[in-house]
Amino acid sequence: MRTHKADLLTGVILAIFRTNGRLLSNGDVLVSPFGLTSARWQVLGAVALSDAPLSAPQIGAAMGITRQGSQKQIKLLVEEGLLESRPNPANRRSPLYALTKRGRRIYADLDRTQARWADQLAKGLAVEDLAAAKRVLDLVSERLEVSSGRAARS
Amino acid sequence: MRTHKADLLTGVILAIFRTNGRLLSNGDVLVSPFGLTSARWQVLGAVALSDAPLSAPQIGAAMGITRQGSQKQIKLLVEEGLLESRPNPANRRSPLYALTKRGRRIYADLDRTQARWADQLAKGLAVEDLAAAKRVLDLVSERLEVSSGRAARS
DNA sequence: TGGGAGTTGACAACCGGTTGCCAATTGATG
DNA sequence: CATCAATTGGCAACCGGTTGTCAACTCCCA
Repeated sequence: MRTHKADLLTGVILAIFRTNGRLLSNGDVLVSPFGLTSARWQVLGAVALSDAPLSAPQIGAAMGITRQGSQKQIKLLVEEGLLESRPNPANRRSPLYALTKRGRRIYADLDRTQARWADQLAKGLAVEDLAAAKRVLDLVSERLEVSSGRAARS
Repeated sequence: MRTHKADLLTGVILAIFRTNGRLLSNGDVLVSPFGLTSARWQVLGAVALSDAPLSAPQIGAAMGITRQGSQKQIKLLVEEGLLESRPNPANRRSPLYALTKRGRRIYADLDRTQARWADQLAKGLAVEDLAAAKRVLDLVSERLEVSSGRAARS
């Protein structure tokens, strides 16, 4: 009943689960010297890569999580002085968030650390394999999004 | 500073995060008609694929999680009548777990459902791409395990 | 035979995410 | 202008995983 390809895909899926877990563990180790966690780092990234300050729901959307999830981390980052809130002219209740000076500095450091880490990890991987992996992951991800109907509906 | 390959790898990593999340969501949808969750399904799989009944730590190891994590799910599966515990001749405190008749039936149904789902999802994916993706994921996963020093130390 | 090291279960606390709910604000519509 | 739907924050509960702790059991070795 199972196709050869379906079996291969099942193997890939199990490898995704395993790799995902290890990436998260390693990511935490990578950022812990900066007093951060993977989740907090991802929030900083969303804000850093944006042209303008973002609201909590926008940050959640950029990260692919719910607004409540992003709000938990935002609150902590503000307390730690890496993020600051600014009045939102468009919505009195929903402030916008930007990196503080310290947030920018830490994010830049982290970015360099991550670059070195990725360089090291990429050694021995073939460019064509990486591209193929990206194609597989993107196609699977796209199909699952459509079938789960979670977003981008219209 | 960043290599081309490192950039490609970063893209793959982000795709892994996204795909992982969607796989879990879709998995839950897939198994919810059976009154299960992805985590519970994975426990059933570990037991079903084993020749002999397994202890809680063995199930955790097979799933790549801690024994405490597996014990949470095992407890629930026993309560739901899909798993049964048997005395462990080798350890009085640590029972072995096997599928009940009902557990076997549900797992077999689930396996057919998953096969159909994987067949569908595999359409349009090239065999070579799948193999390449597996290579990338396995190598990354292996390197992260070694560098994080989580297991298999000697 | 004894004792110490490792395994295991049970429990509690935490983390990062989710859902559900409610109140305040916003914006569009009649 | 009034009203109603959608967005948003805040809170609480839950889920699946983690770590940490402690006591009971098992095993190995002197």
